[in-house]
Amino acid sequence: FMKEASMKKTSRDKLLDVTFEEVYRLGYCGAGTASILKKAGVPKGSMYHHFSSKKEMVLAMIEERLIPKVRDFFDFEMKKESSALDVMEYTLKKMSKNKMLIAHGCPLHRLMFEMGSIDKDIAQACEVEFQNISQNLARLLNFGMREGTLQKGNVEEMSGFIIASTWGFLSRPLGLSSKEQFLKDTEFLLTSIKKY
Amino acid sequence: FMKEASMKKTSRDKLLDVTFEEVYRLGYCGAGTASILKKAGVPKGSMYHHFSSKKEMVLAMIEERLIPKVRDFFDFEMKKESSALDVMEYTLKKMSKNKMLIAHGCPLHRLMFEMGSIDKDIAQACEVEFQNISQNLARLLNFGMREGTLQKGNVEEMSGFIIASTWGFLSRPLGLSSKEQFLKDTEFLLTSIKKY
DNA sequence: AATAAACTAAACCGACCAGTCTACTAATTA
DNA sequence: TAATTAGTAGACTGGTCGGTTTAGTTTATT
Repeated sequence: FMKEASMKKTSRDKLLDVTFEEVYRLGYCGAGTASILKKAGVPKGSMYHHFSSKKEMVLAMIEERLIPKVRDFFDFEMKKESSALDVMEYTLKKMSKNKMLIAHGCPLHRLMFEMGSIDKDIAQACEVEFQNISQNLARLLNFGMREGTLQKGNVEEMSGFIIASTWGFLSRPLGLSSKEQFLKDTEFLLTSIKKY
Repeated sequence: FMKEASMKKTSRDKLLDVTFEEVYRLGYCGAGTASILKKAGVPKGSMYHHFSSKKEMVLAMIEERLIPKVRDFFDFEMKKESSALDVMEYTLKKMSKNKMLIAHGCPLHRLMFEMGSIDKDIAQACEVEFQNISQNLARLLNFGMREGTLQKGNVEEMSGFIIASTWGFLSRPLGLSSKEQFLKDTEFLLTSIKKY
């Protein structure tokens, strides 16, 4: 095998990277294979060697690029010596520093929203990950309710509410969405779930 | 002129109706002129007689179909003898009865979200209407703050927060979004802006 | 009735779409 | 070294895209 540092990006890796960018920017229907191929500098034959169709390539992109990225910024894992509220505040603050996220919304949200009536398989793949994030957050909320920093309530409903709101904040008009706006929105959100 | 009742739908009207449906369902990129024409039962020549391009037809659809519909369910006009909170509750309840809205999200939100990186003119038309709705809500919030039923705060920020959250609730995964879920989400939202 | 304007109708266009094909080269294994 | 597999390369296909063109049919005006 090779050392990681000296490993050249394979055609497959290049394709997945560019597919993520193009689908994030233009949506599934808007992203054409021709421009993906050109941007990646990979010929068509290579693409159809690695993937059987555009759809399969996008499904692979979801698993290997989109989901890892989204898990990275929707990371609600408990840290030692922190309250559940601290973790949420930290997570939202970290999200606010991601310029792409603030400017163009959550890539998972975008794709899921677009694909609902277009391709059930792709929509399904996105929805499964929504459930996943939602469950992670539910665990954190549960902890916060036990420690007494959060209002009691149905954790599943509450985690869905929080993620949906957050996605909403991130999908404001481009001319308006900004780090400051997002932070104000999330401040409202956090005070509404705090124990009063 | 003709009586309204006996007026047949013109080709232009049919086109705008079907364009709304197709763009709502499939997005701007996903909606093709061919299928719009077929569904409307109108030949291509007629379309390009009335509109100079697909883009212009969609812009007309936004003004004459999408915006009126969205204004209808985001109607925050004050009614006599009601508190601002009552009006918001009533509006959200009315929205929850709209099956398409619950199942597929707000058509304005969908289109605006898609077009951000694709066509500035269409995105702009959507953003202007967001501002409009936001200002209507801001007026209501102002009233609510004066009468003392709502927390004091920056009304512009708060109205943006409320619309963004609501759009977020409406863009949950198809398998999960339901009237009940939406009502629970909005209940959270309303309690968070109520004067405590 | 004559004329003009509004509108319909569909054949047609080049560009682009996802996807196929065959030929070739690089890496792996026997 | 010979054979096999993995991956590259790009010309090519059929179908669809948005858009144009030309001819014909209504409707309104005079």
